[in-house]
Amino acid sequence: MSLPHALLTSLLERPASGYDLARRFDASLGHFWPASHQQIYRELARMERAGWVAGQDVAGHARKKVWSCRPAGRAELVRWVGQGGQPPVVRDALLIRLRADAVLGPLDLADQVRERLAGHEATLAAYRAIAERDFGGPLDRRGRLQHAILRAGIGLEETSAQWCRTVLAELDEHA
Amino acid sequence: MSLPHALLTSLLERPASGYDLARRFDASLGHFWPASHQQIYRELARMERAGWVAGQDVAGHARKKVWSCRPAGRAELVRWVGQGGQPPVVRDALLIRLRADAVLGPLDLADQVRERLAGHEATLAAYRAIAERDFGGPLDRRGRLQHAILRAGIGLEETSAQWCRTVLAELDEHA
DNA sequence: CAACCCATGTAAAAAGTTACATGATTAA
DNA sequence: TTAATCATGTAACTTTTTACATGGGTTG
Repeated sequence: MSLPHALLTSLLERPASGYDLARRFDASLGHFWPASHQQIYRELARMERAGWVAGQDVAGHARKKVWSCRPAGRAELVRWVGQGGQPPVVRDALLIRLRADAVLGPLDLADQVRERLAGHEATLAAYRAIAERDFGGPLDRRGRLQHAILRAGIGLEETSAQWCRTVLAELDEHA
Repeated sequence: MSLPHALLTSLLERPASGYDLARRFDASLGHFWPASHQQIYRELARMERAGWVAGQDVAGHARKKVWSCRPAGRAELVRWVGQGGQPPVVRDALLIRLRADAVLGPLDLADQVRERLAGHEATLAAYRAIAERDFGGPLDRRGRLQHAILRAGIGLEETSAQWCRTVLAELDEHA
């Protein structure tokens, strides 16, 4: 499981409340490791018990707590980064649908593929906007690596979008 | 959840025992929807209760059963293919590791990236062998669609491999 | 007769999703 | 003052992973 390590990374970049983390995940890191606020709060509580993070109450706010990474959390993150792991599994139901369509006869999947294509194009536009805004100028090591992560997303979206187009051609041509 | 539908699709292509399905998933469909034998057996039991599949004992084998898709299963598959769904989430821990490396300082990730690259290249070679063997000649609709599914895998592996190379260049250059 | 593949399961743990719930703060 | 957003949680459920377990058939 990597959610705690994604959270530790984000907290090292800048301390934040659970709510902030949830929004941060929606906006950036979460493109690569989505997490709901429920997961985040549960994980923060676990990490506090483990001594990896500490929460500081915020003056003037009844419930808000700002979390930061403690030395033990940093050590755990270093350990985890070093240990390696398997490439991710991707389970795409659309591919199963296509295969089912292949065996059952035409089932009108073009609209679903078009919808998927639109999603890839939208995500791609968002990634490119971030790339231009945050990584347009000269970069230090940290910036270059963060840019590389974004490029992974851009590459996959481009490839998926292009694949959708070939499938649409296939489906339209022999409709 | 799509595992039952992946199984129905596979059984429509050709009836099989749970064991056969597990091996079939290891070899082909499972690249796009991995499933362990435990999942498969449990799902077959559920689908039998639902009336979607029927198991036929095999003469001369104590335990072996061959499953096939019943009309209700076929109807369910048609329904599910039509209903659409979200694009898959991909959670790649290597990207989190890279981002942690970016904030913690160099943590020697090049070997992990190389390992990942080797994996992509191996998978790519396997996919290309299948493409040549099964989809080298003229194809009917079914073949064309199955080929399209394989091309999705090929495209993603190519893109991922290429990305690994750029990251290695980045990591080596500024080691 | 031993090793290996065939064939099927149970059990427990881990991870993620969905639904429900509540109160505080801020801006119109 | 009311609506939106901030902020935090609990509970139940589904799915996936990992470990354990067992016995039949085949081949050297």
